Amino acid sequence: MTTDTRAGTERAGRFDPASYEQRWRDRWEADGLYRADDGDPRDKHYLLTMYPYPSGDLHIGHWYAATGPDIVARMRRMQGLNVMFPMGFDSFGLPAENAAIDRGVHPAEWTAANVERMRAQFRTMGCMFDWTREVVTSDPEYYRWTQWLFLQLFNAGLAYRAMAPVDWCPRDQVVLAREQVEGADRHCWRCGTPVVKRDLEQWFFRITNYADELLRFEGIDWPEPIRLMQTNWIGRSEGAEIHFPTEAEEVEPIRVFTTRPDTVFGATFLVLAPEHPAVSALTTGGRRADVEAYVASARRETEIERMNAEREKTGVFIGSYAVNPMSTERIPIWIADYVLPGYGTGAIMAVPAHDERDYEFAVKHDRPVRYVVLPRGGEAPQGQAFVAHTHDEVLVDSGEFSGMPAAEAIGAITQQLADLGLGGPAVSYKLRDWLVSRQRYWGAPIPIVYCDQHGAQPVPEDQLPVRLPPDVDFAPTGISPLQSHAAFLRASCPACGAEARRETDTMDTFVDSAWYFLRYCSPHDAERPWDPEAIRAWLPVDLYTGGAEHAVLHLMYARFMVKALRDLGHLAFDEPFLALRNQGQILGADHHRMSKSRGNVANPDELVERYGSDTVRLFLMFIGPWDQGGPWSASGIEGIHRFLGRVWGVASEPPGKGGPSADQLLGTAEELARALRRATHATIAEVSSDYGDFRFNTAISRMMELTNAIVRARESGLAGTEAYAEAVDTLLLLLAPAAPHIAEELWQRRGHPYSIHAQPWPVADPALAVAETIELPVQVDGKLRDRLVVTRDTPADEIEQMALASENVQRYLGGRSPQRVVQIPGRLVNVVTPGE
RNA sequence: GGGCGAGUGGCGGAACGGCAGACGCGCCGGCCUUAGGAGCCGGUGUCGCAAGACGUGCGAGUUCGAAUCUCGCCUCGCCCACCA
Repeated sequence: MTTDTRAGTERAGRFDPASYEQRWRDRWEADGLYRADDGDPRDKHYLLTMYPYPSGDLHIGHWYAATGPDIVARMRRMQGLNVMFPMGFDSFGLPAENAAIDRGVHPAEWTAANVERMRAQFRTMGCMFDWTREVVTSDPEYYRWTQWLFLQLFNAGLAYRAMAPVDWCPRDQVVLAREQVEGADRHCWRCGTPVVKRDLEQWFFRITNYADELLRFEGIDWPEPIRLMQTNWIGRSEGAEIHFPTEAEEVEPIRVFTTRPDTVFGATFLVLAPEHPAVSALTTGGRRADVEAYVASARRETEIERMNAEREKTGVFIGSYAVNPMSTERIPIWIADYVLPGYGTGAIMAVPAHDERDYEFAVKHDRPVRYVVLPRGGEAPQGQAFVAHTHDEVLVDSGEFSGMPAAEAIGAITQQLADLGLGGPAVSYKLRDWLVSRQRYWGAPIPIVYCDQHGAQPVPEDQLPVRLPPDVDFAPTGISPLQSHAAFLRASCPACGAEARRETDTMDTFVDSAWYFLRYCSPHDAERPWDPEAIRAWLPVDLYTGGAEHAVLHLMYARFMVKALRDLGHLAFDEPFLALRNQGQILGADHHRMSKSRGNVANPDELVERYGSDTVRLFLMFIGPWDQGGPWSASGIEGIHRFLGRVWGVASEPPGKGGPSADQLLGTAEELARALRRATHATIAEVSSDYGDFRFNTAISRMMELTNAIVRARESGLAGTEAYAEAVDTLLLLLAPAAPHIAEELWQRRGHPYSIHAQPWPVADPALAVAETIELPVQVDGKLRDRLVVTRDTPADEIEQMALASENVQRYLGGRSPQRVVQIPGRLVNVVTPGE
C-alpha cells in the first residue's frame, strides 16, 4: 500500500541534491562553521587524515579516505568536542619535476594549478575541513621551517653527511631511502625500475638512535599490522659480539655478531663482507689477485643480484686465519657477498651445522660441518643444517659447555666471552639511518654551505628560507639541477665570510610530511615553525587516518621527528599520533592499483554530478568495511540514492493517510509508537558505536532499517505523532555526519534552527531501546525447531516448560525425556535428547 | 623462505561461541504509467510439489551448540626477505 504522495511531493519539493548541496557548502564556509579555535573551552580533538600529493585530480580513493574520518570528526563535534580537522598538500616531489621535463611547465606552476583544482574538488565533498589552516609544503613559508628543522637536527648531531653505498634509481636519477626500495627485485617505489648501488656523499638523519624507542608502542592505539611492520623493519636482534683474533699483529680482532653464541664451537671459518675494512690487510700475497677480482665483481653487482638468496653462494679464501676464542681452533677467513656490509659488524662466524646459508657455503667450498647443538639424546641430521626450534637442545663437543641446554649456554658463553674481554652481549638492528638527500630540484634545499676552510656550515636561521631559484634547467642528469645554477651555488661561509658553495641537494619529501601536523596548529606564524601554546593546546593528534602503505615510511619518520624534537626541547610529548586507523585501498575495476598509466583511475565527478555528493559519500562508506577497500564498481549506488530519496520522503512529506496495514492489525497505535521509539533508540546506540569504530557500512544499514521502519509507521497512520517526529529528527541527526547536505536541508525544511551540524548528538535511552517481548529460538540438539515469544521477565523454568510443550520439540523428543535443557537467558533454549 | 590477514548466496557484504545470509545490488513477479532505464509493493542460499534435507574453502577436534575456538591442509592478498 502506498500513500498518494504526488500532491505532497509537489508541495515539499522534489529530492534534488543539486538544488541545495552547493548552497549549504557555501553557507558553512561563509559562516566558518568548522573553524577550530585555539581558545575554545571545550575538550580538544585533533583528527587528522593524511594530506595528498597534488597529482592532478581527486579520485575515488581520495573520497574514500577522507569521508570516513570526516564522519567521525562531525560526530565528535556534535558530541561536544572542539574538533580540528585540517587539510593541506604534500606538494614537493618528483612528478612535478617530471611534468616540467615532459611538458615544459615549471614545477611551481604545475603544482599550484593542481593544488587549486584539487582544493576545489575537495570542497565538493562537503568535508568539514578547516581550510583556514591549510598548509602547502612547497610554499617558502612552509619549507623555511623544514629547513629550520634540518638545522636543529644538524646542530644536535642528528643530521650528518657520509659517503655511503646508496640505492640509486637509474630512471628517476635520484637516491632512495632504504624504505623506498621495494620487493624482492629491489625496485624503486615510484617508477618500479630496479635500483643500483652507488657510492655517494649524502645527508642522513640518525633515526637509528631511536630504534629502541620506536619499538615501543605503549600508550598508542595503532593497528597490530602496522606495529608489526615497524617492528620487523627495525629488526632488533639480541645476541653476542665475539672477537676472533687474527695472526696479523697490526689488525684488530675480527668482530662478528651472532644470535647463536651457543654454536660458537661449531664455527669452522669466518666470512667477511667483501667491503669489510680488514680485508686488504688480511689478504696474503698469493691470494691477492683472486681476492681483488672478487671484491671488484661484488662492487659491480647490483643489489638485485646480490640479495638474491636463490643464487649460489660465492666467495674466496683470503689467506689469513683467525682463532676461535672459545675452542682456540685456528680457522680460515673468507670473503663472500652473502655477508652484507651494512648489518651487524659486516662479518660472521660461519657455523655450517646450524645455519642454512653457512651450510650451503661450506658444502660448496668444502669446509667442515661440525654439529655442536643436538636434540637431547638425538643424532646429527644428515646432509643439512640443524637449526634448533625447540627448547630441548643441548650442547655437544663444546668443551666445558657440553651437556648444557642450549638456551642456558647462550648466556653462559656470552658471559665468559665478556669475562675474557673477547666479546659480550650485543644487539643489532636492520634499521639504517634515514637517507634524506635528493639530487632533485623540487624539494626543500638543504640549508648547508661548504667552505674550504670550515667545511659544511649551517645556513644561519635568519637567512632562511634558502629559496629555490625559479630559472633552472630540469634535464635529468643525475646531479641536482641546482648544481648548474651559478647564482644559487654562490654563497659566503657563515663562519668566515669567504666564498663558499651551497649544497644543491634537496630534502626527501618525507621530511616535509614528518612535521606537517605540527604546522596546522599555527599555519600562518611567520616568526616560528609553530606557536608553542597552540602545540600544547592541540597535540598530540588524537586520531590519524591514512593508508597502511606508509607503515615504515611516513609513520615511522613522523615518530622519529617528534622524539628528536622532544629531546631537543621543542616538544613535550612522545608520540605524534595517539590512535591510528588505516583505510583499505580502492583498486581499479581491473583489481589493480589505480594509476594513470593503467588508465583505471575512477573519477567521482560524474557520479557527483548525477547523484550529488551525499550519495557518493554514503555509497563509498557502504560498500564494505572501511579498512578493507576493494575493487571499484559503481553498481549499487542506485540503492543508496533510493535510500536518500526515501529519507527525503519521510522527512519532507506531509503525513500520508494510509490504509490498514499488516502492522495495524497486530497492535494498537500506542504499541506501534512504542515499537518505533524502540527502533529509534536502538539505532542511536548502534550508529554511534559503529561510527566510532569506523564501521560505516553497518551504521548505514542500521539507518536504512530505521528509515524502512519509519516508512511502515507512516503507512500505519503514525505520521504526525510525537514518536514519528522523534524518529525522523533522530534519523537526520544520525545521518548528518555521513550525508551532511541532505541532513541540513531537511532539518531546515522541518523548521529546525540552523545548523544541524551544531546540534547535540542524540543519546539513546536504554530503557526505550529494549523490547519488552522477545522471540526465543528453540533448538533440539542445536538445530532450530521452534520459536517462543515471551516477555523479558519470564522465569527460566516457565520457558523450559513452554519449550518442552512445543509440538515440534515433542516430535523430535519422541516420547523420551530430555537429557538436559540448556538455556541462555534472553538468547535461546536448546533441548538435548538422550543419546542412544 | 619468514611474518600477518582473508576465504560466507549470482555480487558487495551482516552475524558478543547461540535463529547463517542483516542491509543493499542484481534478478523474478506485480502495481502505477502513452512510455519506463523513474517510483512503489512482494519474492529471491541450494535441492525438493511438499514435509523436509543440505549448507560459511577442505579435513579433523573441543562444545549442549562452531562461519566464529584449536590443530592440519588448500587458495588468495599484503609486508619482509642471504639481516647472521
